[in-house]
Amino acid sequence: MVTAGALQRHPPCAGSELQVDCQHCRARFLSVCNALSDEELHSLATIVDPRCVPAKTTLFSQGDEATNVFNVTEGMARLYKLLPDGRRQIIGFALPGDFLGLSLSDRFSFSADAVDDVRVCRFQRTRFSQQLDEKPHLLRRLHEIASNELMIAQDQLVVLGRRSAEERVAVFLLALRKRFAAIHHLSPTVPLPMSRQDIADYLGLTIETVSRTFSKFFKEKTLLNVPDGVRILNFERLNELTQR
Amino acid sequence: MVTAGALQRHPPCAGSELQVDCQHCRARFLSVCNALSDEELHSLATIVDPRCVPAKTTLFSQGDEATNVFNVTEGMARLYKLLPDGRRQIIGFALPGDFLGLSLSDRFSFSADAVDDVRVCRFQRTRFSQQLDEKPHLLRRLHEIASNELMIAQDQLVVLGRRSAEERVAVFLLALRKRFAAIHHLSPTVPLPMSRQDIADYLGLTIETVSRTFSKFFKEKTLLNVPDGVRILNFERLNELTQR
DNA sequence: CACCTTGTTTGACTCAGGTCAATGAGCGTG
DNA sequence: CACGCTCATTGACCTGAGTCAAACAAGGTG
Repeated sequence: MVTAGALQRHPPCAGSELQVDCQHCRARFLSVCNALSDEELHSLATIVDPRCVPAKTTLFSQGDEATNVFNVTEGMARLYKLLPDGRRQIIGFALPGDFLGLSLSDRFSFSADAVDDVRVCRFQRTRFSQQLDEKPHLLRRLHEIASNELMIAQDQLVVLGRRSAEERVAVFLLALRKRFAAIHHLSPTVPLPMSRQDIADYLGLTIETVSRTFSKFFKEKTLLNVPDGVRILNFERLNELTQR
Repeated sequence: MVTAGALQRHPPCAGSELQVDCQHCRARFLSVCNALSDEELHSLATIVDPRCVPAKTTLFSQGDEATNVFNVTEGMARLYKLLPDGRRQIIGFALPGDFLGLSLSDRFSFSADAVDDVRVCRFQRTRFSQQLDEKPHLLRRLHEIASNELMIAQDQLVVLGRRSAEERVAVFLLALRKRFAAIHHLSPTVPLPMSRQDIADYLGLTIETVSRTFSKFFKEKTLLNVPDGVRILNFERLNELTQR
């Protein structure tokens, strides 16, 4: 599990118990949330409620009353929508620094659960919203974040609407690599804490097609299978697939 | 063409010529933009530049410097992304009241052109942005609009990732009907000013599959082919397809 | 009114990716 | 250390939607 080391750095979270006033989480939130300025972070930190969310545990479900806003500080969460017959579409993976539940509607329009052990900072929506009223600059930042998420979603529309299975996997890996680079450092190794089923449900494919595509990339030495992820051997090959 | 009548109500626009200080457009903008309060509209109206965009004409292209923000007041625009090899994904259709180019990035991340004759109100981004700084409430409204667009894009991810051709067409028709209802009134007739190719590129299908699906709906009396659109005969059938 | 042009429909065929089923690999546990 | 569990891989087969091609329909024009 990719964050196992990180979680050991500090007393373990007791299951899904609430863990208020955890200074580690607060510090992590401050250092990790690169989308906001110091001033904004500090005003937010006064209303922070840090929590641990163990792997595979639910953060919130589609339709729940959206009383909280979250900021992921560690680990990875999957955000998804379910159709009544069980089909699932993962609409995104949240990494440290990402906000969840920012849409101003009163109910969550998607579900979120922890892929591996996740740490979040939780805010009461009412107090968060209050901060927004007092600090227009914070609201502007938030709007920037939402606009950015919209652009990402629109890019994903192209992937789901018009790209082949091979291309989808290539786009996915390069995008994920880039996102990890913003948190850690740029590395040819892409951690994949999520399951093949998760990747399939994100890319609008089946688990078998995802598996076969990875196998093909392994066979042709485009990728190397490493524990908990893949290493990109032939960057150019993937790049070509994403650009055409 | 669906807006032909409306366009005749007022002196015709001369090709793609700029048409500043067109009072009709200004009035239309004020009445049609239901997302904003009166006060906000009036402060915006002072920086409005009304324009006519004839059918099939470009509003702006992906990568262009985003010097303007637009609000559609009449007609329909298609918003799309192109892959280098020519594949196209339409990410949305803009109807009266919809904003274009709100993302705060300095370049457009998609292209937009007129499906039928379109009227827009154009704002200089700099002045628009200035208004935002002065009126935090306006910014909040804008953020609501962006959040709403994000939700729509995420719904579309489910459509493109997990739904069959029949379901996609059903979802498309019912969603479009609902959007027209907000502008005109709820009617079983859904205007379709866009081409089959446009619908295909929006739904991640081919033109043939879209055509076949419509034909199937016509044959089974779910839909009736009418000039410039379809009439929904069996609402329950479509509803069933979208809910499962 | 014959002749384009542009968009749509339809049919025949193909294939990328889905489905179903078996096998394998890792891992925690009695 | 055998057992069960979960997840991933692989193979064989199938099918929904794509491809290719022809016919059709509706304007617009010489």
